[in-house]
Amino acid sequence: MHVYIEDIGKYEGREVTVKGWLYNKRSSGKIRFILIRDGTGIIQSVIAEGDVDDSVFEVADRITQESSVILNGTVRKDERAPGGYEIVAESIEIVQAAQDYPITPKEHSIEYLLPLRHLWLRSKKQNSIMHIRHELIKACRDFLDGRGFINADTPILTPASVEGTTTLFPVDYYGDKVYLAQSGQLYNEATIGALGKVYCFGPTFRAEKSKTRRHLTEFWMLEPEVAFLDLDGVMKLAEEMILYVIGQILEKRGNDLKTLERDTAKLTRIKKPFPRITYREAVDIIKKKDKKFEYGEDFGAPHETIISESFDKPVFIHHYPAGIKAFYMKRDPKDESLSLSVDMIGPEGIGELIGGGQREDDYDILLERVRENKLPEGAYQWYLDLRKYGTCPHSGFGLGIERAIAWICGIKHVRETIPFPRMLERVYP
RNA sequence: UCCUCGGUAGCUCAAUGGUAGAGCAUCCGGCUGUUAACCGGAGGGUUGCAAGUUCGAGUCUUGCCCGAGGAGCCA
Repeated sequence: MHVYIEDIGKYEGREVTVKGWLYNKRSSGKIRFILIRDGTGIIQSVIAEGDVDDSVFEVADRITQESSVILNGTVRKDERAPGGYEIVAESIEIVQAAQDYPITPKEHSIEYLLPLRHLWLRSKKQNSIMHIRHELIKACRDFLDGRGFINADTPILTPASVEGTTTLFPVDYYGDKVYLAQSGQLYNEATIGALGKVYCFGPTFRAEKSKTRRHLTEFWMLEPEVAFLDLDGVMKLAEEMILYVIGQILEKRGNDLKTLERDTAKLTRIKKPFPRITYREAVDIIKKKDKKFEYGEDFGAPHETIISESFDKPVFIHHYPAGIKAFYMKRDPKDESLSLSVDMIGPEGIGELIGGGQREDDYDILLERVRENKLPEGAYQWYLDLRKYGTCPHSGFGLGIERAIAWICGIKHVRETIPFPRMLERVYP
């Protein structure tokens, strides 16, 4: 019976078939240990000369790293085996013999591994990262679905920039120029009018020439948007979602976090409430360490790190000066120079995980902002319409999936959190 | 776009301006409980490319190519 390795414990004493690839092998005289992986886990199989047909023993000698194999044998509990179980082999079939697999179980440089990403994904740590990515996305969706949100995805080919300033990837569209979406938010503001609570989840594209461990040119973003929700409400939503996601990953992917050597104490100690500080308070914290920083400037990566190191959990920074935030952010009625915006800065120097806020809901003010920012008024007509036909206070945020994964996994660079990273000057494989 | 660092065997790295080396991988041999197994042996090189200085360049100089880290911008 074909079984998956993650379930092997249920089959103790029984004969099973595993289908997978040779992870590694070791030998000692007349005994062979072969490690097989199938995507769900790794299992050791033991083959002793004399216990099996000579031809089986001979196959075990010939098998090479990453050859695809089908193995039959009996499951046995054994403390000496990694994982606690092993298979006493009865037969092995080599489906295809791999030759000179380029990634050995030794250390390799990132320069070497990135062009081999299609194979690198097979290795243990990368496998754990992908499992955590899957769980994180599932947890986000489960959280929102459980609160009655509707997944209403937004277009990737879009006629204009959301914020006008950021560099976009142009695409030829039957002779016209369209752009790859950098956010689904504006469309979310339309679908809340139809559905109330929505989210979109998909790839987004930024053509900036960013070359840091926090940037990809193609990355995934989860963007919830809610009608009749204010700034405080959106912070509460983001906080509860992050806590739910961490909880699910700790509960379901503990082994993967262990493989990644993640210090889970840094995750388990995160409880609500997350600190909520104003931009002005954040500036005061920064000025203690960076005398040159002036009120009104946007935070750079080193400034975000100063803030994140001042707390041991994610921190909300709200009420940024309107000038450094997007045109669609609602102004604070108590102080027109401030916006009802919020960023969530992750711990351990991971940077901005979430950006969001309350949106401008007044037609005349929004039109003024569009004109101030010299945006093409015609292209934004539908967006302005939303303020004409039953406008309401509304808020939302965007969560950068890869940064969230990097934080939870405790890895430095977002390029390892997506199966095939797209970076400045790297689109292979 | 700017700043910093790097490029030597399949991989990871050594090598005062003076014979190009080790570990791993591969191949051969040994070992009946291995845990990135171990032990012995063998093969393996246009030192990123081009020019220059020098009796002599992996090493020094200049230019170029490629990569990594960071900045700005952002999630």
